[in-house]
Amino acid sequence: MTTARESSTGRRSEQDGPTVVRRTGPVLLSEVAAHAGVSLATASRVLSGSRSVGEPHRGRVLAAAQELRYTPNAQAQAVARGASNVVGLIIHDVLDPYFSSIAGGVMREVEERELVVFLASTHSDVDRELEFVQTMRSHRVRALIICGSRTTDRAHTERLVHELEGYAAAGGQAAVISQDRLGTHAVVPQNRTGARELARELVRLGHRRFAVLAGPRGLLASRDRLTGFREGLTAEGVDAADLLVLHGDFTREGGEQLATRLVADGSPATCVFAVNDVMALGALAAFRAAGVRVPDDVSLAGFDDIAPLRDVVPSLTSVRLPLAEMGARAAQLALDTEPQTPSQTVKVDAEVVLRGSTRRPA
Amino acid sequence: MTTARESSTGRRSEQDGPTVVRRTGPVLLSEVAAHAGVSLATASRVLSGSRSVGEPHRGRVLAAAQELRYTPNAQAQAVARGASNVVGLIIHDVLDPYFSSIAGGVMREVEERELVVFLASTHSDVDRELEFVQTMRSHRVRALIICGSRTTDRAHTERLVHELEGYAAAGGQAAVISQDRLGTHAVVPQNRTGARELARELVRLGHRRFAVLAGPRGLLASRDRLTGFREGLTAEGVDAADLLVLHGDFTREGGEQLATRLVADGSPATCVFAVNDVMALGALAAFRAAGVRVPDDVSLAGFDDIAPLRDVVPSLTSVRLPLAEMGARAAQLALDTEPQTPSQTVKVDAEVVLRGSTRRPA
DNA sequence: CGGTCCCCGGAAAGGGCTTTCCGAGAACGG
DNA sequence: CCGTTCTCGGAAAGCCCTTTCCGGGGACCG
Repeated sequence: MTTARESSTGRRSEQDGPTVVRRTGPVLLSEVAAHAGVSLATASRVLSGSRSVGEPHRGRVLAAAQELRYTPNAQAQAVARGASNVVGLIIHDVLDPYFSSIAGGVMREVEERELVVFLASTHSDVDRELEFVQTMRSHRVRALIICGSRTTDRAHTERLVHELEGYAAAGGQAAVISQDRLGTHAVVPQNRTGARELARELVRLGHRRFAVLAGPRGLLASRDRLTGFREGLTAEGVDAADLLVLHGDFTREGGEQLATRLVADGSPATCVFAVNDVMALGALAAFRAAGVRVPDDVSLAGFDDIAPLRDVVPSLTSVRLPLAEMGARAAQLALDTEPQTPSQTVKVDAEVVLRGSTRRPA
Repeated sequence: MTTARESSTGRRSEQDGPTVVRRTGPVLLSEVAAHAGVSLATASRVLSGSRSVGEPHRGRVLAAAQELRYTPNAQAQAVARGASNVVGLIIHDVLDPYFSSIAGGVMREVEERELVVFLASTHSDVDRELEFVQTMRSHRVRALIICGSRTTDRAHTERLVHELEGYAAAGGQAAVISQDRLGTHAVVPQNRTGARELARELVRLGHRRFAVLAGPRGLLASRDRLTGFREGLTAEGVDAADLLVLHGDFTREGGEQLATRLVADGSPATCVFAVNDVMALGALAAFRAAGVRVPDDVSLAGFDDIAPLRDVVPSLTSVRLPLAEMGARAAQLALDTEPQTPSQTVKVDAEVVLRGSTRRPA
């Protein structure tokens, strides 16, 4: 693996080929030290600034490093220091705007601290999620942020908790987003109150018959939003008992299918609430395809207020979540909290944003 | 830094506290070896499968690793092996669907090979871009994929090339997307032919007066698309000389501003071509705000065919680029090519997709 | 001018792993 | 039954750094 390597100082002076120094493999600290005529320790100290070094030497090391284009080996540094400067981020899918917004927030926070992020996307595959936690742990990421798991599988959740315990025991800090009771720091949106407020607004608009495009049964976010929505209806005196709830999977296709079914079944609902925007977009497309006009024939509301919403016509009513903030908060929790501290849960506000997709029913 | 650590086998047998082993820091291979009663070398061989190990030992190592929840230190492995299993990906912005689609393609390819990806986003900051190349290099990423730099600054490009040369000299493989002549592998879309075809289609629709919302002057992608567009016009017998070209920055806001200016100036164009979809979306919003109907008052076409386009009304005519493929191809180039091979440039096709935002002028 | 302290350079001991090298025993062939 | 070849364990050398530990000057003080 290691190719034969000659001292660059020695090599250069001999004439054993063209001047083009075609070397393979990075420059080593020892070479810099040799080039500068100082010891390895001195070179290390100059470059990492761990201790003051006298000017004559200092200058020469710096010059040598520059000339040789030395780049420290971060992996070796991590090993030697016993601490890495990378953060792991596990999300569901980069293409989903919900996740990419969160990822953006995380990355901002991470980059501010001069750290780097490992990104992994699970694509809803629970096994991949577990594998990634392993991988991240193996890379000794100093913090791990998880915003993926949309599983309702109890066994999987337990395995995840187990993995996270292992990670924590190994000295890592973890934070999850939009999940709970995982024994880690958590950032959870006020799903319930957000949905409750939304329901109230919708009732105030005059709606009485609703359909909900929910997420997977038993999934925290979906369940909370559904519960909140029901509470809101009840609070406004609408009977939540005959609320039509269809369970989907949080994806666009899911939203499309659900909405199509709604249309096919001749649902009497005057207002449809999709528990996340991605499904709402799918529903919007399905309605359009079926010739159902939004909001004329049916009102439509989503949740999350993802970025692409702004270009949709009609603009979609939603419940705004500060996605980037959520990512940032999670990163802060994982990075700025002392290890061994009891885990914290940060709640973030959700705010109803009424837009063109909802209006008073005909 | 290193906390005092006692041999776990020895420790456990004594009764010096509750059974709960609260240790901080990861389990070491040496501990696994001790626990299994074998040498470090044997444990390493079993776990990495680098050489066959007799059954009695093999089983015990595996059992010990499992019981102790050992996770190898990937950083140390990388140092020892002299090769890391991480890939660097530098993009402009995770939130921009153009980049996240590409990132998705890269990640698919990377994860297929059981590697992990470092993601960095430059946010258009050229200095950050250079820094990130450094960082990636420092982490000894085995491949580096860059899809960022939207700079037109010659000096910066030179520095980038310089950095990339350094990276290559250190044994790394790099691939860039939508850039050229950087001395690395490259994946470039057929910007020119795509735009040319688009222009021809638009002329065939009956348009004669066009405005182009271009990107930064001198940026490859923008320039090529503009050139191609001109060629298409000429080919169809439309004089490209009086083509109105406004230069923007590829962002949504830029598109909005440009379109607003267009409206304010009372442009006679019946068709507007935004050289990327993100600007096209901005323009669409601006037109809508200004009461200009698309496509009734003006036709609008974009380029890239980014994902959120499907939810826009009217659906946007664009030139489809296989973004995920492009990312995947770049990853392949960087990962599957022998080092020291002359760099390849892969061209990917661009295909015009006519949709509702363009129609015959009134 | 002797003693103390401090500054700074180098040797060497790590950090957690892989891999080479060696040697002991088993298996095998003649 | 002996020599050869294999197989497989362990010791130890490496991978590229950081950091501790020392020791040799100088500065500074009395």
